[in-house]
Formats: sequence, structure tokens, C-alpha cells
Amino acid sequence: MSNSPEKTSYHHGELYNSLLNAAHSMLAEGGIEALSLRKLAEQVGVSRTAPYHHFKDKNELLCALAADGFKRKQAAIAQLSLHSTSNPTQQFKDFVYDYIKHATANPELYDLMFGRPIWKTGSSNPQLQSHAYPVFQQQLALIKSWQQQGVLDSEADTLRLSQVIWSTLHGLTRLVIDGIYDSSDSNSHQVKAMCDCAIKQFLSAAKG
Amino acid sequence: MSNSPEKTSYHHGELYNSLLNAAHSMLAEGGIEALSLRKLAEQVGVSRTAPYHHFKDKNELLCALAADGFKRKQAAIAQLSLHSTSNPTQQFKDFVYDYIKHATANPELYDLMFGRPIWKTGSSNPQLQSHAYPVFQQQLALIKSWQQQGVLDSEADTLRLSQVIWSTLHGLTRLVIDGIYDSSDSNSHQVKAMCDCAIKQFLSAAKG
DNA sequence: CAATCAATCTTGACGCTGTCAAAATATAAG
DNA sequence: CTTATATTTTGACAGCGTCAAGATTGATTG
Repeated sequence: MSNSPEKTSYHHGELYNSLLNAAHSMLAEGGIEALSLRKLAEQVGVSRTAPYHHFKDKNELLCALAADGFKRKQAAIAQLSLHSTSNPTQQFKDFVYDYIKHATANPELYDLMFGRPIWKTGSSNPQLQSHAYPVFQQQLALIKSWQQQGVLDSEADTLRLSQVIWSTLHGLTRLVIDGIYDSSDSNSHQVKAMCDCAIKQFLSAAKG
Repeated sequence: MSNSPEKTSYHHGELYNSLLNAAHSMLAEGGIEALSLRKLAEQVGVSRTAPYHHFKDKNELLCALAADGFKRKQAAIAQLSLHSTSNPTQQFKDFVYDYIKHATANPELYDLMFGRPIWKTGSSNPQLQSHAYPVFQQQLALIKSWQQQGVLDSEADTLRLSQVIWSTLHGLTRLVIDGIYDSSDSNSHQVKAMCDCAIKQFLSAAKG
């Protein structure tokens, strides 16, 4: 959308944000693989090495992009918590649906945020971590409250249960967006069925 | 290990297998990222474009490598099924432990077998699919039997439950091997705890 | 055995990538 | 105005996947 103002001046002035914006849409279109610094620079109207004065690395750009994604994810979850008009069981269901919905709506962004390249040892930025960690804390708080309300297994250790539920959602998402499940025909219908099955497992475990 | 016989003859004779072997160890050392056709050719002692007479693409080599992994995985699961001396509940636990154990022991191979690059639309080889599909069928059969024996929720649709359990194991594996969980200190201890929590959830759901 | 053919391997080249070094230019500070 | 600092540029390097054309070998057939 709002990529480059096409300034003709030597100094761009808004290079940092312009690069991030352009990177965002380029990521959405072709994934991490198609995201190259050179194409990015060209699209913003600047030479190939200009970005290196705002991002030390390609990795640093990816981290900044992912950090931005975590910031928005946190806001989305927070807004979901505010809409607590429904009963806690329905809240948990909505939490699951929303997780898969957001992830499958922006598969390339999800792939970046939770992918190897930026989390591999030595790659993860302190700035990235500071944005990602609160999101997990947020999820942990939600699950703790659901445990206290008897929706989820109250005997389980909250941290472990959070990790397991997250694993289930993450795994389901990855299997879908990585193409291991065929996304040809009525895929969303099957994904919905998988979510419901997962929900049922966690809910019944609470009544053991 | 047994990489190249260093034949000086023009025709290598065993190029296909030599490439696969070299690729296997190169993958284990540096991951997909570090696996380049050129380095591979050099290591086997052949020119850069020689591999193209045995693999149409780099993608085709990756598919062959992954297919080999699936073949071995199938054999491993089959052997696990034969060791059915223990009770079915313990069998299910061992199945979970083994999944994570094998995946974390060969993280780079797992990343290849269940990663985007080879499953992305248009990348997956028919040969790859024919090796991967039976593995899922195998897991589905196991889960069906555990359902019939009352270990897992017998009311759930077998296909959906298989997908959910697989999602949990896959997600847990990915979070670990992708570096999202810090693998610094006593990691295996925490992973064990997560597995136990997941197992408990699925077992209690059967007694709902 | 000799000639032909197909399989295999090599050299050369192209465009793409990330990134460093050094030079040019614009802005800010003294 | 001069000096320093931040920003951008051009040039260059090594690496990558891969195509095209030529060289070499092993197998096939007359």
C-alpha cells in the first residue's frame, strides 16, 4: 500500500519505515524466500546497500518485521480478552479459532515469526525477544484463568499446559500453512474439524 | 562416513548414492541452509553440474533425501509396534517419547522432512508422497487401536484425533528444534515434562 | 570388431543473492 | 564557515542454482 513516497532527494528521511512497509507486503506476497534486500531497496527507490545503515543484517530486518508482528498479535489477543461477554468455555474456543484464523490469514508472517531463521541460536534479537515474550505470558495468563474457572484441567501445571496447548495450535498451523495437509479443496472445513477435536480433548481432560 | 570412493575415472558410477550419502551428512551438520549442490559436488569429487544428470533440481534431491527419511521412520515405528510387550497405555507413552526422541536427535532431517520447502505447492514429489503417506497411515492405525483399547478417546473421529495428536507432537518438536524454547540448560528435562503433560491430557480425555 | 548412440561428466556463462570497502553527498554542530 | 557526523552511492567479491554446448565414456547393434 503506502510503500515509497518516491522522493528524489539524496536523503530519503523515512527509509527505515519505508523498508519495513515494503518488506511487509513483499513478505505477504512471496514469503521469506522471495524477500531480498536488493529488490526491497529497488522498490523503495534506493541503492542496494542503503538498507545497511538502518539494519545491520538481513536477519535484523527480519527480526524487526517479526517484532512488529508480535506487537500486533499482542494487541489482538488483548482485544479478544476484553470481549469476555461469553462464558469461559466459549472464550477458550474463540481463542483457538482466532489463533488458527490469524495464522492462516497471514501464513508468511506466521512463518517468519515462528520460524527457524530468526530463532536459531545466535539469530534472535533482544528486541525481538522483548516483543515475543509478553505474547506467551499473555497466553499463559489466559490459560491460568481458564484453569481456575474449571474450563481446563486445573490439576495440570499451568506452564506445561500452556506449552502443550501452544504446541497443538502451533503444530496444527504449521501442518496447514506448510502444505503438509493439502489445501486444495474445502480445507477450512477440515481445519475447523481438527480445531473442534483438539478443543474437545482439552475440555474433557478438565473433567477427568 | 562413507562419502566418496574418490574414483579417478570419468564416470563415477555411484554418483546418485554418493550424492545422497554426502547430502545426508552435510544436512546433519549444517541444516538445509548449508546444503548446496556445488559444495556437494565438490565433496564427492565431481563438477558442479554433474548432479543435474541424477536430480532434475535441488528440490528433487531434497525430496529424495526426505523420502529416505520417511522410509527409515516407517521402519522405526514398525519396530516399536512389534515391541508390544507392555500394556497399551505404556505403548502410547513410548510412541510419544519416541517421536520427540527421534526428531530431536536428527533435528535437521526432521526440519527437511516436515518443512515448507519440499511440501510447498508444486514442490512435493510423487515419490516423496508415496513414502510419506504410509507413515501417517501407520500412526492412524496405532491410534485407532489405542482408541479401541480404551486408552484414547473412543468417541472421537479417528482421523481427527490422529491429526490433533500429530499436531501436538509436531508443534512441540518444532518449538524445540527451531529454537523458540531455549535449548540452553536442562532442556531434555523440560521437554520430558511437556510430553508427560500432553500424554496426561489425551489419556484423561478418554475417561470423560 | 567397428560404428553408432545414449548416458554421463565438464567447462563456460548468466543472473541472482548478501555484504564489505571506499568514495560522495547531505545535514548538524561548533 | 568549517568541521564532524549521518546517510547514500558505486564498485567489488564470493557464493548460489541452473542452463547450454562440448567432451568423454559405456553399451548396443550391424
